[in-house]
Amino acid sequence: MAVTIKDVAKLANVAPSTVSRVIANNPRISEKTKQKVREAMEQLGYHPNFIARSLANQSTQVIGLVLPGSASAFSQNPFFPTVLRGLSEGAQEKQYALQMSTGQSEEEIYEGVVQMVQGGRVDGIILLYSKVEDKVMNYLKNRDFPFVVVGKPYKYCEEITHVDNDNYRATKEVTDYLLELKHECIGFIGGDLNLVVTVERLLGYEKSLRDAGIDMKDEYIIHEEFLREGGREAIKELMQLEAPPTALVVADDLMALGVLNTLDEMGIRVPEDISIVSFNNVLLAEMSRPPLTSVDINIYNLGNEAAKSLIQKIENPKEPIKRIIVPHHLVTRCTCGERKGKS
Amino acid sequence: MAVTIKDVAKLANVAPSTVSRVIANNPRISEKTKQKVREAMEQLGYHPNFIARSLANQSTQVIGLVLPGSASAFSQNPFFPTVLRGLSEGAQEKQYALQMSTGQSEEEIYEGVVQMVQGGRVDGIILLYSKVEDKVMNYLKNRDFPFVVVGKPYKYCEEITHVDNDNYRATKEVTDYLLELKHECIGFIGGDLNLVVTVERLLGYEKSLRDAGIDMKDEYIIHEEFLREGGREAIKELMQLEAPPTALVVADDLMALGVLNTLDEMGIRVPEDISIVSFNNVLLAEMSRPPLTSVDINIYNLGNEAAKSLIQKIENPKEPIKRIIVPHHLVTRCTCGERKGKS
DNA sequence: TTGTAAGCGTTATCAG
DNA sequence: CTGATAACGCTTACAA
Repeated sequence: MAVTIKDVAKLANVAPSTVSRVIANNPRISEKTKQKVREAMEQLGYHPNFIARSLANQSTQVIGLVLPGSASAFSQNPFFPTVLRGLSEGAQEKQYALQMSTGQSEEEIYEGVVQMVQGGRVDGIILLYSKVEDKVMNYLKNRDFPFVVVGKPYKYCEEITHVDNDNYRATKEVTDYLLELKHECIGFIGGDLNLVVTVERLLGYEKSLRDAGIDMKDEYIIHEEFLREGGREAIKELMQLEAPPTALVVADDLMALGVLNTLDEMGIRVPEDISIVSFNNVLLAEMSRPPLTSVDINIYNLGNEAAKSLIQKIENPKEPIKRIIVPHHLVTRCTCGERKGKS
Repeated sequence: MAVTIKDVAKLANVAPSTVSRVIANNPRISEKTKQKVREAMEQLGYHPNFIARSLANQSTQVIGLVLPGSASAFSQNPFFPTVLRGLSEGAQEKQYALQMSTGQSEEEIYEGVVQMVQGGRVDGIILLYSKVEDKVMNYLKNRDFPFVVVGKPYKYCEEITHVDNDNYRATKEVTDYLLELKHECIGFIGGDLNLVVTVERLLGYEKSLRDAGIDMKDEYIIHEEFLREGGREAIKELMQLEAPPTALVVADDLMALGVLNTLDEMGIRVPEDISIVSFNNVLLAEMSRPPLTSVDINIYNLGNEAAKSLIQKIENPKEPIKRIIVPHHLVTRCTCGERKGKS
């Protein structure tokens, strides 16, 4: 058995409660005693037992992370490691630990969250995705358990603390940008429509076209998983139209890479024949040929802010609902050009 | 306060200990009582408190994960999400939770591990990297705390359970493959030499050349971080030699992508002018232009096996030391060709 | 087959 | 300023 507070107490000739107070650095303990106790701790190599402390405190200093189940989304998209990094540093600062959900199916994930929450394993939860209809989010909201969402909640947006980009505006902006480059036939290749981010980006795209007085064509809008195959299929369909688009808004760098490859195979040049702008600006964007013009959404900050606001919420239950918008900016590389054949 | 075992006991008219036994499905409890207790649990929406259980049991059902601190290594390399996925499913199967280290610096990570271990937060630990000299590994080994390493321990390899590929042999094989394609000037671009995997791959490369009676040239061997910039710098140096290599063994797909881009900029064609084979076979390998010939190391399995063996070790302390070698195989795509100008 | 009670390692309340 | 003592919610001898 490991060394406990009692062993320390014995060695220092004080009561266990005193040792506890020294650990908490309680000001009502004399410096002398503190010194004595600290020496004893040192000598015995004492480390407080978190589990016991958690039980007594009803607080674990652990944050639960809910990842999307879909294996591919998580393990292929560099979004997640980056957001994890942001969370990690945010948590480390305040001495919180991070525990991940392990379930794959929707049901497993839900059960996992219930275990975390009702099992008292975590003090709060961060949802690393936002779906249109989400059992987990409803559960958390109904229980009034501290949680924050990375992304925009579909429902009760005003009642749930979340950290997000303004995806609507960002997409409007990049579509405007394409418009400025004289494009009029602009396609949209989006991800899973069950994800709120996809919806938001689609809306931004539509708004831009509407403002410009261009009518939307359904054939220009394609949805696929945020995945390479998605990109390939989508682009093939699109380019077989009678009047194929001269520019594309693609919801994700990874998909854009697929698009780029498919276009390459089809002998269509970027940006000469078609312009592309995508989202996330992960390392890939820079390393593709040609390098992608992409919206940097500041993934690290998304995670970091999420961790910070959850911790605030945990430590102060009266903390008001917050919406944190992380700024984005367009990183112009080589995949956008002016539409040819028109001055 | 949440509903506890006592509430259930009261409602079911039994002692708390009986409820506890029902949860554990103790065979010495009559079916009738079990039924009664289960109904009460159902009715109250009871969920066992993990913290209390952990304290009583001295076991948490949590596995600690130690990630490399280096931000870029973790958040850029698809290796980690994939290995996490494998760990995740392995853990889920046996109802273990996963807790990640959050530290960035070497010292923070070490402290984090000590907290996990001495704080009783976890039952075992998985090291997701293997460095040549590692304080964390020494600590774990000295304390005789259950842990497994993903990768090959540099020291005490026989005394530490680990899950790895045979990187030495794999690299020898691919170098042999290049040799069969008539290449004689073969370069090696490796990652951080503090990582054991780099060392192993370098040794395999050297062995192959030695066996073929080709003498090694120091200028053909370059080390950089597993990173894009690394790739660029390395390849430039290499191609400026008097007798530049006609083939390259690159330790990582991400680096290989950098190499590919740099070669492209320099006007050097792959595989016509130079052949490339790399490692890991992440999604990137398939999506690069040209698609990379790469060694698939079965990352998912690395994680999955690691989780399984750690859990075995936790649940049976007399479990013998194991070395699990996950098979690899070369995925031939488009970056290797026969050396020209020789029949 | 079930109940009683001690104990897991802390913290917190209340005296002193 | 410090010491007893009772929680925290569960498990597990030991009794019955």
